[in-house]
Formats: sequence, structure tokens, C-alpha cells
Amino acid sequence: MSKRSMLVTSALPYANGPIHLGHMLEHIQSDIFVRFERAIGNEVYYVCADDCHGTPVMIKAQSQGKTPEQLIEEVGISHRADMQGFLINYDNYYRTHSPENQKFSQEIYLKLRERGYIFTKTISQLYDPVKNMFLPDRFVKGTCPRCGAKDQYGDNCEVCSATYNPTDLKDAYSTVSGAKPVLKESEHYFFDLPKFADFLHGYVKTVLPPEMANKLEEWFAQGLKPWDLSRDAPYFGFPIPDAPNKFFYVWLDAPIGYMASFKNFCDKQGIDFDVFWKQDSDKELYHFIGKDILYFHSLFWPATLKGSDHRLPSKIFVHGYVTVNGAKMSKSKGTFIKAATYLKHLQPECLRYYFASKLTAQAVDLDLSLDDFVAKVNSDIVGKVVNLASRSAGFIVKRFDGMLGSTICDEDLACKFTEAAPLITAAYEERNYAEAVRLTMTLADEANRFVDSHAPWVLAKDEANNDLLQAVCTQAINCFKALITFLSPILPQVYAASQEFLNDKLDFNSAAQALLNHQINKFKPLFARIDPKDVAAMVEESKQDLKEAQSAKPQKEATPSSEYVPLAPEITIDDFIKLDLRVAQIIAAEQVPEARKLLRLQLDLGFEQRQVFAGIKSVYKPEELIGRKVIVAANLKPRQMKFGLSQGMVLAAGEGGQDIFLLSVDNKAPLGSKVH
RNA sequence: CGCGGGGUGGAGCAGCUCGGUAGCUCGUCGGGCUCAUAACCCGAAGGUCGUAGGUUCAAAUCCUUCCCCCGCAACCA
Repeated sequence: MSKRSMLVTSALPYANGPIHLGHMLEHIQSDIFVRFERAIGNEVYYVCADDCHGTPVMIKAQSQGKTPEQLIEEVGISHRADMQGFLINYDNYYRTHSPENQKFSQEIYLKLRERGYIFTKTISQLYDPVKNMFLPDRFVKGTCPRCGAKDQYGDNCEVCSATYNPTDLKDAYSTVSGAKPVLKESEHYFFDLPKFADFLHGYVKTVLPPEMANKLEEWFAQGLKPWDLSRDAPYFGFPIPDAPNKFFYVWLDAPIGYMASFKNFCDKQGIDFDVFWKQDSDKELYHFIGKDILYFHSLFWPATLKGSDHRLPSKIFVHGYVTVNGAKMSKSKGTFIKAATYLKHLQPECLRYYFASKLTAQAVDLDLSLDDFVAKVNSDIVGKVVNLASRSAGFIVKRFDGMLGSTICDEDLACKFTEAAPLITAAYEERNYAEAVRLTMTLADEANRFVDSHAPWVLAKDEANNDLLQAVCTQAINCFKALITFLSPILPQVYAASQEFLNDKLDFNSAAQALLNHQINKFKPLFARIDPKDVAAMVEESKQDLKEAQSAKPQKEATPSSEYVPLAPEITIDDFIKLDLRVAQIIAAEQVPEARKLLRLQLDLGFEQRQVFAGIKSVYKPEELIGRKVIVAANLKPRQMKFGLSQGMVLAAGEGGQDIFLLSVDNKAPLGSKVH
């Protein structure tokens, strides 16, 4: 069989939160695939990245008083650590907020535009007048128009399961600021997806398993709709060429992040990027994704590739969700387990093995039953596989100076291993790891029965049986060698330790070949069994996480209808005294005709006069301000505005809009006095 | 009737494409062994395969009804 060459990706984790066990299912699944393909001799590149853009990242950064760049940097570090902790062997783990990705995104967009696949249309959307931003549906809540349930999301009601538009909500409010959203028009850029409908309809059947293709049928039946790929500023993303204040919707550049991550890797390694991505590439391209993002990967992504003259994915591998103890991961039950929390208490290979033992090519949900998890890992890995080495190595080392014999004693058993090898290989290739594990464990049972029936501990009592004893133990060790090699894509560390123990390079393609007349090393425990206490501790800590999360953001979630803006991060007195606040008097105020929100104020600070522009036009009239004493931030860097220089900031309470209240001070306060 | 997936002994799963009266692992009970990380081996109990009906000589496996669970329902990442 000639050597194949492929690029494999895992879906890009979103950069607004930590990695949890749900993510790990996918990354473990793809990592096993990659390790397997490499083990049988294929050339594989494996890349991933953080998905950095979009409103949620922007909001999260804001609420933490950070820039989005700071946030994604921090999140990126923790994501990488988690992936490494689970032995996910990426060639490159990059980020979508990168020069490569910006270049690709814009090039692809321009190509699509050139081909006539982009058009513009004005749509009206809910807008947060306080934060001055358009609101995605998930950031709007209100009262369900059908059943009257409060605090329902913008698109559907969790109580009566009605679906509606965000504009239908009663008493709608922005979850970002609490303000009442207003409708506002904006021009958006659309990708003409319907033009690809026929192509996609045929294409998806070739890259997806039938049940997933079925799922897509309903979307085709309804007819594809144009894809709105622009977002208005403020938005954390890449600017759209020739479209001021418009940014690419995060889902445009996210999958392009696969290319960008690979490009970044290629440039470092001197690999030819285009060979993989050109239209007629004969390299294979595989995406592992969760069923939740099927739509994006099987419709938008191939269409953008097709429309911009790139190659298409060879296959899209879809998996289901992780449930824990039969239910959705729950923070209050402590079953919403973060990767980092898991790693504090348990070995990565335990989860790798458990997931593998239940993973098939079907996109069904996978239950992490914690009791079953402990039982299965301990019983299979320790009790069956490792035990085989553990129970035989002693004889070889003590009685034969660590030398394996020149022969084995049960050809039938050896045959079973040889015969199973291609079946196991096929099972991995089809991503039916559960089958691969089952086949392997059946062999492990056979091997343990073999040891039991020959009872080497009895043979050892009589020197006359030396040859047989050595043959039995040699075969047992060889069984172990085959088993651990079959499991090597799943258990890379045990595999590495086993090579050390066996003093040999274990090759997947010759796993069942016997190692004879060979010196091995003293056996050291290769795998620590799981103590159920560690699992309990992990669950307990996950519950703790929840409590901390709750106290960290006091009311925002608990009383979503509250108008309160979350508290900014704590500062020290040193931070505070940097601020020089002074009492000033408004001695003149006038409208600025071109300005939507601003009034021009002339302030007397006692020691000097200043011009300040204040965004209070919506509430205050110039006449009523003259003579009023206000507080002004006096050491603020002057700002050149369109209408003139603003030399300070007048302090006011409220969130803006109609919610503006100038701070006042007792009239006795002398001008220019400092506020402490 | 919105769509897709699923419901198999106490737990987790396989079998269902190509119908022939149910299999694996764990757990439980009894026994054996003592080389091994209380690991290993043998045996037993326990299910009529969500429900109701149909096709058939024969159904977990094909068809239909209903019930229950999970997910999706497109701009939400």
C-alpha cells in the first residue's frame, strides 16, 4: 500500500472559556486517528487553533477589563496546556486572530466578490443604545410573547418552546447593558449560498455518513438562504475590505483558521502549503467536528472553498456530545468538568482509553459514567493488559537474566493475534475505536487464560521445566507487546514506557510478530489504577468552580433583569489617586450642530478655563447648564475631536441614552478644588 | 404529526445493513489459583431486547402505532 498523505483538524475551541471534557472527546478522537495513521506509516499533519473572534469574546474581555487580545492570549495559553496535558499531539496550535488568517480571509472574500457571490442588503436589527452595538440574538432577553415567561432568549422560549424573532419579545433588554434595545438599520454583506445548493446537495453525500446527510436534507428541502457574513463595529474580527466599520462574522474566518494554522506551520517547516490546498490536491483533508457545527462545516465552508478555487474536505467526521452519568454536563452536579480540573486528579490516558472504548464512527452521544469509567480502566488496562507483563516479567528477569526464549509454545494463540491485527487496523481506520478496543481486550482475555492454563508458577518449581517456563513467559510477554502496540494510538505514554521495558521499538505494523532471544528490562508498574477517591475529588472541585463563578459575577445571572452593570475589577488606592478630579463651573454651553450627542462646554477651573465636549445632548439643554458646578476629570489627556479639542471629561452617572445624570457638588465648593 | 439519533439483564455497551428464539465488560453470588498493581481462571444467578400491533414457519433484527430520552430547528458561538 502506498503511503498516504493527509491533513487532519479538530474543531477550533472558542476563546471565551476553558476547555472541558466535551472538547476533549473530539481532540482525543482526532489525536487517536492521527497517531494511528502515523503508526501505520502515513504522513499526517495535524493542526488546530483557538477561535478568537466574535461578540462573546469582545464582551467577556470588556467585563474583565481587558482587551480582546489580552483575553485570547491568556485563554490560548490555558488551552494549549490542557491539550498538551491530554497528550494531544498537534503539529501546530494557532489562533484565528493572526496575520495569516486575515490574509486568507480577505483573499477568499475578494475572490468570492469577484465571482459575484457577494451582495449587500440593508437589514434592521436590535441595537443596544448604551453600548452602541448591534445585539446578536443571544444577547437579547425579554418576556415571551406567547406564554409570558420572563427572561427568555431572543429566538425561542424555554418554557413554552415558542419560536419568534427578538423583536417580538415584550420588555426586551440587552443582556450586555440592561438597556432597552432599539431597531436600527444597517447594510450587511451576504454570501450567496443558494447558488451552491446543487453542488452542496451532491457533495455532502460524499463526505458525511448517511445519517448526517439525512439531517442536512431538511435544510436543503427548506432551501438554503444567503449567509450574512458581515458584522458592524464594534466587533472583534477582521475588517472587510472596502467596507468601513464592517467586520467578518466569526464563522467566516473560523474554518479558514484551519488553513492559517497549517500555513503558519508550513512556513516554519518549509512544507509546501499549496500542495494541500490547491483545487486539485490529491492530499487528504479530514475535519473532526461535533454535531453542533455540522451546518457550518458541511455547507458554508465547502461553499466558500469551492467559490474561491480551493480544494474541498475529503471527509467530515462528526461526533456526538459527552454526557456524564447519563445526563448533560451540569455545573451544580459537578459534572461540568474542566480539562484542567480533570488533569489535577487523574491521568490523561484514563480518559483517552475510556472515550476510545466507546467511540464509534456514529455521531451518537457518549456517556461518561464515572463508576463505569473507574471499573473499565482499572479492569482493562491494569487487570488485563499490563498485568500480563507484570505476571510474566518476574520469571524472565529472575530465571533467565531477562532473556526472552527462542520459541513460544502455543501457535494457535499466536495465530489469533496475527489474525486480529488487520481487523484492529481496519477498526481504527473506520474510527470504530470501540471495536478496536473490544478486539484487543478479547485477545487480552485469551492471553490471560493461556497463562493460567500453563501455570508458570507451578512450572517454576521444577528446574526440569525451564524451557517450557521460558516459552510460556516469552509468549505472555509477546502477547503484552502486541496488545500495548495495538493500543498505542490511545495510550501513548504506556506505549513509550513499554518500549523502555521491552527494550525495543514497537511497530504497529508488526505488532503480532514475536520478539525472541531478546533482552528485556526489569518490569516497573506501567499504569496506576484509578482511585475512586480521585474521581470524587474531581467532582467536588468542579462544584467548587461553580460556586466561585457565581460569587465572581454576583447578580448578572441571578437577576438578569437588573439594570446594573457588572463591577469593574478591583483597583488599589494608587490607581485611584492617579485620577485628578476637580470642581469646575460651566460658564458657557452650546449646541454642536453636526454632533449627535455632544454639547460644547466652557469650564472654569479657577486656575484656568477649558473647553470640554460632553455627550449629554440627549438630556440637557445648554441654557440650563450655565452656572452649574460639575466635577471634571482634569488630568485626562486632551482629545482632538472632530469639532475641536476636548480638555477633560465631565462626570455623569447613568448608562447613556436618556440615562445621564451630571454629578453635582455643594455650591460652596471653590472652583478648582480637588476631589478625594 | 418539524427534523435527526437513541431506548437490549443492576451499570456501560455489542448484535439489527444480509431475520432463525441474546452476547461482551463491569458488578453480584459460589469456587479455584497465588505468578501479578486484591490482579488472574472456572462456574452461577439475572434480560424475551421501551410500548402496542403487523409481516413471517421464525423478529432484538423488517413494517406501522404510541411513550420516553438526547440533540438540532440557520446567523447562536
